[in-house]
Amino acid sequence: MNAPSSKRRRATGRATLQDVATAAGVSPITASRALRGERSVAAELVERVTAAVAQLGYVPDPAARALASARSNQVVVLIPLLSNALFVDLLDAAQRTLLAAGYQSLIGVTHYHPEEEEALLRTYLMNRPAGLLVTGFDRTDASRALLQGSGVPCVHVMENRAEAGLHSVGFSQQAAGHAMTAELVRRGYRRIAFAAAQLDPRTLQRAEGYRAALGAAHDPALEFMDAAPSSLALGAVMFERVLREAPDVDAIFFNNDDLAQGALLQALRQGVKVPERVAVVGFNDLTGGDQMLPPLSSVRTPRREIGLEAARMLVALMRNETVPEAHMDLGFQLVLRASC
Amino acid sequence: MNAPSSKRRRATGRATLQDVATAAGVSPITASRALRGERSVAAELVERVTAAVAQLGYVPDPAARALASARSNQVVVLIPLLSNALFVDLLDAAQRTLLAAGYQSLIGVTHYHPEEEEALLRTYLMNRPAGLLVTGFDRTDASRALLQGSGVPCVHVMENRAEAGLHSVGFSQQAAGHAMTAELVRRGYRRIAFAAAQLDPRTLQRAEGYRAALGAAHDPALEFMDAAPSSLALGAVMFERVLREAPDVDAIFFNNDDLAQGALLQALRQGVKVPERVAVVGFNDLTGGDQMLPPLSSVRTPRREIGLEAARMLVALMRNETVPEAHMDLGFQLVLRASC
DNA sequence: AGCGGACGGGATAGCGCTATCTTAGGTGGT
DNA sequence: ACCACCTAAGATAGCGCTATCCCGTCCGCT
Repeated sequence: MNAPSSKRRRATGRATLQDVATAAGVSPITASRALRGERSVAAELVERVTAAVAQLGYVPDPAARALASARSNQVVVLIPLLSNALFVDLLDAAQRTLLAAGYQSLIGVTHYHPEEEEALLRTYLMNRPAGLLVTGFDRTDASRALLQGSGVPCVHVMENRAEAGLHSVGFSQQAAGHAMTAELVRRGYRRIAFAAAQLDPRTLQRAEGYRAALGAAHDPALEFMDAAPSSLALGAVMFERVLREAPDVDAIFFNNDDLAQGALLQALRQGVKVPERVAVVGFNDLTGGDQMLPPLSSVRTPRREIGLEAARMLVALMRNETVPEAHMDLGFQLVLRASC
Repeated sequence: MNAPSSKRRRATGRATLQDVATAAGVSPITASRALRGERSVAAELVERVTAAVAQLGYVPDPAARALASARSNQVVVLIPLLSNALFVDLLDAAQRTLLAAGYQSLIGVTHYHPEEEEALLRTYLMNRPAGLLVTGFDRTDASRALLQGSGVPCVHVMENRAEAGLHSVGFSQQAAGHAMTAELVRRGYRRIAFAAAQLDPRTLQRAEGYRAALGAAHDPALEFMDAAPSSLALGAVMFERVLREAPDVDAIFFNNDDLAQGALLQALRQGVKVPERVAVVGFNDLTGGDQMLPPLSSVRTPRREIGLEAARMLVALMRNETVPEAHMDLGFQLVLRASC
């Protein structure tokens, strides 16, 4: 209509940095620097810019920022499943922390498939994320190369691997498996079965711990593995299977609380006394374990803490701050209730 | 070092559209159009461009796209909680569908707080998302204004509200509450309590359905509301409370399976016979209900379907396609097991 | 006084795409 | 044939920021 100064749109009505700069009587670069706290800008100018921002309701455009600086404000978080409370808790804690630090999360679900993870990584790396939070160390070589090559700060969660150049927040799955098994041994159980599903790397590490704790007493016939995802129903099935195939078992260490809770319910249905006939313990200490009959013993894993600390570590890395420890072991805790 | 042709970086080594265009012997705009399938580009040119993309391993830059087109490829998904399997299922289904259509999801957790939702909306709207998926209709006026004003396509999930201009995918919470109550009545229960937690709008709609189904038989003394988030533990507590405060109750309609499952466990602990002494039914039919003792009756809600259909509808809206029905009612299903 | 250098502010030049506007070839109607 | 009219491809011009380079000032030193 009138004064088509520009050949282009500008219909949004959204104030730009240029507008802010004009209102504050400074150059756009100065406004930019004032807003980002980069370099030093005279206190008075910062104030003028801040006032202009408030007055105009200026909101920075992440896309323009990302394009100009070749880095977005988004962090990619890759977890295996959304249907496991373990990862949801971790995610929730990480997301809150990141959001508070000004980062947005892009969540990717890998379904425990390294190939799927690789595809997600490729997709999300397009966005030039500011950081990455990935689960464990089990991935394709291509994924590893992508992580390395991207130059994007990355923190691994759930496991620790003391490798230079990597960063991780987790705990020793092996030690956790060992500790619970040792506790069962200490309590006098002699025929301790290990029942696991999903069979991801961390599960196998726990199995290692279990074997190590039993030492010479370890009997391969007492290991029950099922690659299906864990669930209450599978726990019930596995409970039956263990009792059938190893009638002399006196304790079952389920690799996950889902399985263990399902087993307890099955025991109730079948009238099998827990822990008298057989003790049952789980892993992760998910919600509800204390409501079971009998209350379930488990290994409490610091999933929220891991999410929190991993996010903190990542934020430090993204800000180019020094990170005190590259590998943070948050430990675990045996929660012993009446099921053993 | 040599030939500093540009004053700027270009260190990433990432191929640009310009590179692709050059390799294909066309102009950048043509390459852009060929890639987006926009307007008509000669088949041969499309082929040349595609080949160049493959050869150079070209990956488009979402930030540049967003900046130039004032719209990103991201969809904002706002849900109340991550700790409720209901929303996680919905989210999972929506996310998959969106990803397959080329959109990324930005997930925001509102914790049932309209203010928190508003803050998230403000934050995420900065990104100029291509679409929005929000839970229900209960939000601040400012949020509503933001949704409207942004001009971003938006689909509401979980509930339906036949309002012109809005889009929704869900089911009638009221009808679901009504149906389950009516079924209990049909089965001869006369003193039916309603026990709810969280007390979000959908919960209250279910309560409406419950009241309507009871008609004159409705007794306000049989409604037990607790604003705390639902959990197995709370279910146990509420079960006790209902039996104590309304000893003549013969059925309890828990507003959520968490509560109902907790109640069943409490009943087991206390030796209260279900359904002989009191029937127990839940809502949502979450995983594990069939493993309970006795198996839990519940209302199966189509959460995955809602996520899927809402994502589809949103994709259609984002592509400016016509949407057959603006309000999709996916219904629900009574799942009757031994607990009633 | 002279000078190297730290410091605050600005000018310039894009980041990698796409919205518009143009322009070179067809098409078909009368 | 002539011209209005559609089509496909390209030229042009930014989107809204920030990386870099530059420049004037003000110090502290010798």
